[in-house]
Amino acid sequence: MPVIDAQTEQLILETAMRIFLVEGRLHATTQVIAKEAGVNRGLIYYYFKGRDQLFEAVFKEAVLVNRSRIRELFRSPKISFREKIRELVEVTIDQNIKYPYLEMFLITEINRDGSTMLVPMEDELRNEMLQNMNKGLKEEIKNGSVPKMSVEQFIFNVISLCSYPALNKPMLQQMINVDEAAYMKMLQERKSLIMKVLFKD
Amino acid sequence: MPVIDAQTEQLILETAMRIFLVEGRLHATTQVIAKEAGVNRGLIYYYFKGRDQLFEAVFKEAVLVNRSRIRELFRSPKISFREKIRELVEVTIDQNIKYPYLEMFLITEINRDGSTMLVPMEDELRNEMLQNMNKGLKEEIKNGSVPKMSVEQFIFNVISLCSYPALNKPMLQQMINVDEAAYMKMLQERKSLIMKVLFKD
DNA sequence: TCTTTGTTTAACAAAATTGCTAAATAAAAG
DNA sequence: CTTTTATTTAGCAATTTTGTTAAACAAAGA
Repeated sequence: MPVIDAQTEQLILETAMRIFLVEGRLHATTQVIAKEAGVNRGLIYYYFKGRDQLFEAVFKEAVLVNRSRIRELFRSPKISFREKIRELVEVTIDQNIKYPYLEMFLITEINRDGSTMLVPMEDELRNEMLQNMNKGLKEEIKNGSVPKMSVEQFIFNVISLCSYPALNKPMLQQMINVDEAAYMKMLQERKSLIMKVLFKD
Repeated sequence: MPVIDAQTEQLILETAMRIFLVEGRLHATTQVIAKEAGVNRGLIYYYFKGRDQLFEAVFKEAVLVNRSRIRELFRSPKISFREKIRELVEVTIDQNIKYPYLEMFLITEINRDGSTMLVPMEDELRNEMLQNMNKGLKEEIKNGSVPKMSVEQFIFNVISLCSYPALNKPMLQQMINVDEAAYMKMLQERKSLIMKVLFKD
């Protein structure tokens, strides 16, 4: 009896992830996914029970990737608030370079009729995270290095500055008229730039 | 002979815009659109030649809305750079509150196979805009009210801070655990907050 | 009223897509 | 080598969705 071989299953999942999360082709069908993975379409039904469950597998992976990033926000209690943010910015930008359409995929899937995919973050985790950040932020505000704002707004700023330029690459790239390489360089440069925008000193 | 009555055509277009740009249900079919507009599905084929052309009509409208907003960036040469940005922030946030999924729709449509919809902005317009902004930005940098950065990066910052929180509302709202009204209030508050983040003084 | 023209509807054909299954194939164990 | 099990393939049925058409309907003018 052959060992259960995860190669084909992995191949399908990775191809689906590439199509949805990297290339942003949200209209792709099982036909297209199978063809690009170089496998028979039936294998999608063999390994995943159907289209919906393949989507769900990609979704779960995407949420996992996303959540683990967000958790960075309150991890490593030793390092300073500012270092935490620096790490968050770096991880988030790298994530968004790797999977530019990850968040878009999540959003559109959540908006589908009858989607029950979004499992809310646990209350305790969220509260711990927010309180932890709030403490560090208040000090920065007291120092005058950050303008007065709620921790929620601060988080919005961080994530917006990191995620949006990868998300809206097609439009922005065309708007400023630069090639792929130059755009990627800009995204990398943003890691230090965003810190300068967030902290005024 | 009856006067050509644009009511039904408008109704279909507006319904499609609501479904795509306001509610973000990018998977909606002609069936669904017709049903929600309260008209026979055939009318979509009567007024628009088919699904693709309805999409294109929505797309054109969306681009128009989007472009006119971007043009604000370099309009009104009398008012100061900072006032221009303030106006841009206000208009952009209002736009994103009205049509939270406008940019998402544009992005996913552009990424569809065989999409030829994106007409590049005219070179002269872009260059005029960038140069105009660059002049104002350089002064702000010299004043020390903005950290040293390219005008492109500055634009990214402005648009990111304005657009992302509307775009990713489902996730962010759940993340910070507030209701609809509170979230909308936060978006409004961002108008002045973003100015404080962009300009350090 | 009758005709003409524009609008709407329902029904149908065509295409695309999904879900399923039975047969073919490959791989491992005995 | 044979058997058993896992994997893969091709094809088909069911469903969904799109695109088309002919007929019904409504409105306005002759």
